[in-house]
Amino acid sequence: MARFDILPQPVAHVAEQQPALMPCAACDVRELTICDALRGREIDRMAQIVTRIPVPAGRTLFQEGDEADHVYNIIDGSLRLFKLMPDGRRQITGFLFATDFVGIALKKRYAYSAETITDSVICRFPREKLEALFAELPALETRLLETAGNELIAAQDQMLLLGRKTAVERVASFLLHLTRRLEARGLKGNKIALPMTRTDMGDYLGLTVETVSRTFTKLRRDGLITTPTPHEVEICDLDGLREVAEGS
Amino acid sequence: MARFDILPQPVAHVAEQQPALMPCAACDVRELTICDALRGREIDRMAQIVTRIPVPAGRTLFQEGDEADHVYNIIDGSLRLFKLMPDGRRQITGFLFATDFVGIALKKRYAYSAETITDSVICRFPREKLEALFAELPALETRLLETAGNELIAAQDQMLLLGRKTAVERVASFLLHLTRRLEARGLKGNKIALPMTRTDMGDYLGLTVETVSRTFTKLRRDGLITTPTPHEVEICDLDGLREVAEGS
DNA sequence: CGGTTCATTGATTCGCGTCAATGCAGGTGG
DNA sequence: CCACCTGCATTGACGCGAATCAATGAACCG
Repeated sequence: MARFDILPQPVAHVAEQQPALMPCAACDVRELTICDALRGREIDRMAQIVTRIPVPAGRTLFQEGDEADHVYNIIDGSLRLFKLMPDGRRQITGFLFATDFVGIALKKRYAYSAETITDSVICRFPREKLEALFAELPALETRLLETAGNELIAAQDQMLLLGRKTAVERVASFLLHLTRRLEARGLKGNKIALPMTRTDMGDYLGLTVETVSRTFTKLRRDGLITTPTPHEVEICDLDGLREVAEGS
Repeated sequence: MARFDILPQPVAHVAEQQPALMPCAACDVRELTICDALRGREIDRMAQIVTRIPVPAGRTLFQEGDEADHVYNIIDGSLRLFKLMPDGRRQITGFLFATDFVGIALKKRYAYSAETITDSVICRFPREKLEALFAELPALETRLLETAGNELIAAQDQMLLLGRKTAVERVASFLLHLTRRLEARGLKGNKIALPMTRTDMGDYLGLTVETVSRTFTKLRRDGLITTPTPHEVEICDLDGLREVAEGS
C-alpha cells in the first residue's frame, strides 16, 4: 500500500492527485462499485469529476454535521462510520471496505462521521456534479437505488442484532457477515482480516471491549474459531458458528 | 374509517376495488407520498398500475421470505415491519403510517414481514410495473432514492438507540421521533397517538413490555408526559424530554 | 528504554429481563 | 343483563448477562 506520511488534514482540502482521465479507466475495482453502471465513454464523464486520494490510517474524512458536499468510493483500505452522543458514547453504523460507497443517505449535512481505520485510497466526487450526472446517465441512479436498498436490508439485520441478540450471537453474526462479504467477492471466507480494534467491534455490536474480548475467548474455547493474531480470525466450524448466531 | 369485515386473507389476493383512474386523482395524501414526484397525465400512468385496498387491523400484508412482487403506499392506518428469529424473538424495524412507502429495499424476497396495527388503507403496485415506469418517469426514481436516503438516516439513528441508549433514553427518543413526524406534517406534536401495544414498542426499542411500561410510569412521575389513555401521550416538558433522550 | 495503545482476564455491580400477580376493558354467549 | 374469557397494562420480587472497575502483559514506537 502507498506511503501517506506527507498528507495534511483535512483530507477534503488535499490537492488533486493526477490528471482526471487516468484513474477510472485503469481502476481495478470498478466493476464492483457504482461505476460498474457505466460503459465506454460514460466512464470518462465520471473521471472528469472524480479525485483519487490516498488517506493514511486514523484520519477523519468528515464529521457528523459537516456540510455534505462530497461522496466517496473506497478503492482500498477500511473505514468506520459512526455517530456520537454528547457524553461520548459511540455507535459505529458500519465498516466500509474496498468497493463500498459512502454518502447515499445525504441531506444537507452528513448524518455520521467517517474515519479511516487503515491506510486507504478513496475516490471523491463533488456531490452536486454526481447528481447532475443522473440526468445524463440514468443507469447510475438506478445503481445507487439498488445500493441503497442493500444498505437498508443490512441496517435492518443490524437492528435485529442490536435489539434482540445476545453477546455471543452478535459476535458470531459479525464474523459470518464478514465471511459472506468475502465470499460474495469470490474469496475464501474462512480466514478473515479484522482491521478494526476490539473497541470498534464493541461500538458496532453494542457491547464493551471487555465483552467482545471475552466472547472471542469463548468462541475459541468452544473450537469454533482460532485467532492467529488479534486481527485475524479463522473459522473452524462454520455450521457451529451459524447455529450460535441464530440462537438455535 | 371504512368497514373491513368482508375482506378475506391474504390481502394480496383481494379483488381490485375500483376503476383504475379514480383513486390517484382524488388521493388526499398524494403530495406527501412518492406520487408527489408526478404531474398531470403522469398521475394517470401510476393510476393504471395501482390498486387501492382497505385492510383490517391485525392482517399480514406479506411475510419475510415471500416473493417480493408488490410494493405499497400507506394511505391511512398504521403497520409494523418486523423480523423474527427462529425462537420467536422479534425486532420491529419500523412503524409505518399514512404517506409511508413499503418496499424500497427489495431483493427477490421481502426481508421483513408487514402487519397492519389498525384498520388501514393501502395502495398496492406490482413491483415490475413500477420499476418499468422509472424509464418513463425519472422523477419517480429520484424520489425513491431520496426516500431511501431518509430511511437509511432513520435506520442509523435507530442503531444508535439500540446499541447505546438506556431504557429511558430509548422511550424518550421514540416519543420525540413521533412528535417530529407529526410536526413535519404541520400538526401539533405534543399530543401523540400510539396505535401499537407496549409489546410492539418494546420489540421496536429492544426492551421488554415490562420495561416499557415502567419507563412510561417513570416519565409520568417525573412530569415529562401524561397518558390520558394507554394509547395517547401528551408531552408536558419537551425540553426535559429532549434532555432525557440525549442522555444529558 | 519509557510511554502509549491494545487485548485479555478477574472481581464486582447494576440495569434490565424474567417470573408472577392484579386489574381493567372489551367481546361473547347464555 | 350478567358471567366469563381474553388481551393488555401495570407493578413487585428476584436473577442474570453484560457493564464497570481494575490489573497485567504484549506490541509498537519515538
